[in-house]
Amino acid sequence: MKNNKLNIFLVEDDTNLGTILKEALEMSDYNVSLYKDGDEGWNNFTKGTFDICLLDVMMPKKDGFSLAAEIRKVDTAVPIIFLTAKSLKEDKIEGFKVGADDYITKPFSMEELELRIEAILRRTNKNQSDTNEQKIFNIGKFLFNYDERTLIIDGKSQNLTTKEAALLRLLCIYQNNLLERDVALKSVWHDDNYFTGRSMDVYITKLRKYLKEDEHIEIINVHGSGFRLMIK
Amino acid sequence: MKNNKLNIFLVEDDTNLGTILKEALEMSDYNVSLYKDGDEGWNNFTKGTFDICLLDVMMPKKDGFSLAAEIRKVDTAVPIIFLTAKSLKEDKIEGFKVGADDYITKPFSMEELELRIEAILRRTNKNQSDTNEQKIFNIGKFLFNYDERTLIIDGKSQNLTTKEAALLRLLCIYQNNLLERDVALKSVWHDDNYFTGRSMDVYITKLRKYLKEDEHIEIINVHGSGFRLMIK
DNA sequence: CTATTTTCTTAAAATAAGCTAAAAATAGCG
DNA sequence: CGCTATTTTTAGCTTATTTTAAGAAAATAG
Repeated sequence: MKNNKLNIFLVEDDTNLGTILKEALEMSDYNVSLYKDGDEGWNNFTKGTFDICLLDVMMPKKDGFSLAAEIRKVDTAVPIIFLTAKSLKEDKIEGFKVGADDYITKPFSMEELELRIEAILRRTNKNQSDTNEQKIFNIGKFLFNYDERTLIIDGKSQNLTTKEAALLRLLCIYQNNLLERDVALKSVWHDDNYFTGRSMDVYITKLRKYLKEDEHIEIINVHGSGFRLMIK
Repeated sequence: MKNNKLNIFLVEDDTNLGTILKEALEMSDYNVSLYKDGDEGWNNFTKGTFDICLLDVMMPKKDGFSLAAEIRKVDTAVPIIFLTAKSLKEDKIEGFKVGADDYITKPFSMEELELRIEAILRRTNKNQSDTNEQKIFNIGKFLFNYDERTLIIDGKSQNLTTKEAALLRLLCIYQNNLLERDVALKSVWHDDNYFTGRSMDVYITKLRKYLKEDEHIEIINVHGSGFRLMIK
């Protein structure tokens, strides 16, 4: 985390295999965070910043595909490699559907795994410039530029803070659909607890204040679930 | 056009690129209509119904921005993605000003393009999956908008809560027919027990209060079975 | 006709969200 | 380093939504 090593997010329920992988990858100069099931993984994913995810498919609590789907809700870019015992075709298809970047069937050699990790990192680092994250959004009369953190209406430009922009971006991505509280909290605050929840409510108020200049735009609350950016 | 595939309106003057894009998108199960310049595009836009537009910016006859502006005059909703060789900032801003939904700079990978298409379709609800969900209902003198959670009568608008709207929507779908208690409970409360049952009764009372402004509308109880929204 | 179940209605309780202001944390600068 | 401006979090009070409770009314079975 503190140094310039690349961070690997590893979730593997087989403790022996998990530890061996962790140690071997650390020998190859990666930082490795190991979690023993999908739930534990999901609870820690947003707490750190990871360069690549290695997920076992078959795990108790939350399988690898479900975990990958959750990760994709808050991070559409981080590369994901599945580790699996089976080589079933349907499993592969399922894996790629939830956004996998590669797939490796057990048993595999450390050399093979590392080659794939390197290949993916090479690919994603090279393309770091053009990620698939949308940066500019049209919301009703507004033009919202996430990168520049500006919200422009009728030529008037309002500067947004980092958190305001991050939350608004999420609402835009989910526009007209429900943005669940936990998704927003994990994505923007990297933590889901009482206080970050209160904080988010404050930011919702701020965004509503900005957005009220266009009466066709509304942030609707869905009690107990989350918010919806409605564009009428 | 004939099937349930989504229709892509593609305007690209580079014939090679255009054909490759068309074929690749068709492989991914979209219908693609390809036009070779802005004029040809504009002449055909109104002839069909399109779910998304992919417009090259630099084209002979009529550039992408002008074409987008013309499209926006007759269709304020259809998503537009610009394809451009330049990554000039002013160009992007110009594009978003005329109402673009996204922007992609050449060269781009098919994967990237498809991700953006999917992201936009997801948020505009044009997903193949949820197209048969009715959102606006006429109930007697009322106009009920489920998405906006509004119930309008004689210009007066009543805001509904999430649960009120969900229950009313179900009653509308079953209008003049029996909506069974367990169906409603499972759909709105995701659970069918004594307490959710009592809660539903409370909501029925609330809805009756709203709906009594039109005497031709009535929620009738069918003892032991459920409710019926009667429109006389 | 009576006992039992189901529904209706109102009110109270519990939880979630909204809003404002102040405190705390952070970043930028001389 | 210390000061200031900005951003974010925390706190407290208000409002909204949903659930629970309780008693009366209606429907039904026997």
